[in-house]
Parts: sequence; C-alpha cells; structure tokens
Amino acid sequence: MDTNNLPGNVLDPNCPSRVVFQRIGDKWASLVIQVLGDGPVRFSELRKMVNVVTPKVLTQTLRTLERDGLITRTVYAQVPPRVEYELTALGESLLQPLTMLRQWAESHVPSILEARDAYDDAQDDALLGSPN
Amino acid sequence: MDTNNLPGNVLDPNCPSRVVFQRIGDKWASLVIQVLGDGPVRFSELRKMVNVVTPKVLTQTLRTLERDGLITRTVYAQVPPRVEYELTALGESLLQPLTMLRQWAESHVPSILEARDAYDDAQDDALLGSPN
DNA sequence: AGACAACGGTATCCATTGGATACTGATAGC
DNA sequence: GCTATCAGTATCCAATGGATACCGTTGTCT
Repeated sequence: MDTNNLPGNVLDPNCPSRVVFQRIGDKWASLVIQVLGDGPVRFSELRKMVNVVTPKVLTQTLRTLERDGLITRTVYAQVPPRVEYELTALGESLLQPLTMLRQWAESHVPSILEARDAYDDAQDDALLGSPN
Repeated sequence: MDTNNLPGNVLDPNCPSRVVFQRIGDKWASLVIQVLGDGPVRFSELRKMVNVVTPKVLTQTLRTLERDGLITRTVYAQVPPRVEYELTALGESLLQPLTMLRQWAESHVPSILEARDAYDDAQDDALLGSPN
C-alpha cells in the first residue's frame, strides 16, 4: 500500500500534510489566525491589526483560510457592507501550537539579533581581509 | 520609551520578533530544521531529504539560517568537498514548537481536505446556479 | 594521458507571487 | 448632488522561487 495519503510525512512532497504545513507557514495566514484568536473581526479591522497588508493579499489569505476550513466568512446585508471573519473549531485548535511558536520567536529575538550582528561582522572582516 | 525593541509583539511590523516569526514560516527553513533534528547532514543529503528543493533555494535557506544562528556550516577540506550542516543549541530549541506544529498538520489533514472538497463543491454549485 | 564521476555549490533565465495604487458599487447623511 | 464608509477588484510593477546548465577540484578508470 502507499503511504502518501496517510497522515503523514511532512517531508513527502506528495503528502497533503506538507501542503497544510506550508499553509501554516504562510506569511500572513498565521498572523491572521492569531488576531482572530480574540473573536470575530471585520475586514478593515483585520487590515489594521495585521500591520500592514494590502487588501488584495489579505483577501487571498482569507479565501484560502476559509477554503481550508480554518475560518468562516459572514456577510451582513448592510450598507456600508460588513463582513466578519471568525475562527472555526479547527482554526482554534491551531491557536495553541501557533502561540508556542510566537512565544519562541518573541523570547529568542535577542539571541537571533546577536547572531546576525556576529555573522555580518564576520562577513565584513572576510571582505576586508581579501579585497579582490 | 519605545517598545519596538523589546520582545515583542509579532503584530508590530517594526518588531524584530515579526521577522523572526516569518523566518520560521519560511517554506523550506522549517523543513530543514526538522531534518537536522536527527544530527548533522550534508548538502546533497539535505536536498534529497527535503524533497524537492533546487540548490539555489536550499543555499539561500541555509545561509539565512546560519546567519540567524540556528545552524552551523562546517566545511571539511576533502575532495570531493564535504559540507555538513548542524543545528545549534538555538536551532534545537526551535525543534519542539516546530514538532507540535507538524503534528497538528499531520493529524488535521483529513479535516482540511474535507473542508476543501466542501468549499470547492459550493463554488461549483454557485457557478452553475448563475452562469453569466 | 584523457574522460568521467562526486560534491557543493553559482549563473542565468523565466514563471509565479507579492505589493502599491487606483478604482468600484451600494447607500446613508448632509 | 456630493461625500463618506466598507469590502473588496483591477491593474501594473518589483521581488521571489524554480528549472536548468554550468564550474572547480581531484581521485579513479581505461
């Protein structure tokens, strides 16, 4: 039997879990999900909170999140229009692992900035040492 | 005082944690780190295991990971050349949150595929219902 | 001696994606 | 009318990602 459709090996390019994994790693998707963690938010609010995404890209992001069942989109028949996005249960279940990742990022910022400085200095030295 | 350099609000585009967070979300970076979780791996091995990344992009990924202090690059003076990549302590500390995310992805694949099917069917119906 | 293979990349080119900006459509308030 | 609000599209251009070809070094094979 083939194991491609079983959950799943992220390293197998034919395994759907890989696609899912990379959707999480989308530049905006994960931020949107974290913003929606506090409850439903409408489009323009989302734009402000996510700081700073163009409407086109935000729309794309929201559509794929909706398609994957992570959020719902509710249109209220008003003028001016009102559209609210909200996490589904599935979306909420993603909140915890994402939060862990965010905490890692926020707490390791100093180490990483330090590493960058050291790396860049080393690069400079290398250039100065052998100027071709 | 300004809070921009404190760890850190991912939603603030001026906060370094945002950059860090998005590096984690890089398409290949997170896969590379997970592969390196089992010990040092050389370039060509990495290419095979990560399935399938072009050498240019893998090189880019590895350089930024190195710059951020998440991996080390060791060149052995041999012919043919041998270069090994290995997680630093910082890189290893990322392993746990990443693994949680991977587990989430692998275990929720069925729900997501299901949601996609439903969404696509709904789209089809909408098109059939109002064919302009 | 010459050809070939192994490895870790670069170089080059083209397709896809992302982003900036301008615009639309419906309606309520002035 | 004119304007504002909201949730997006449309259009265009820049940046990124990917496919493919190639390079340098040296050991082995013939």
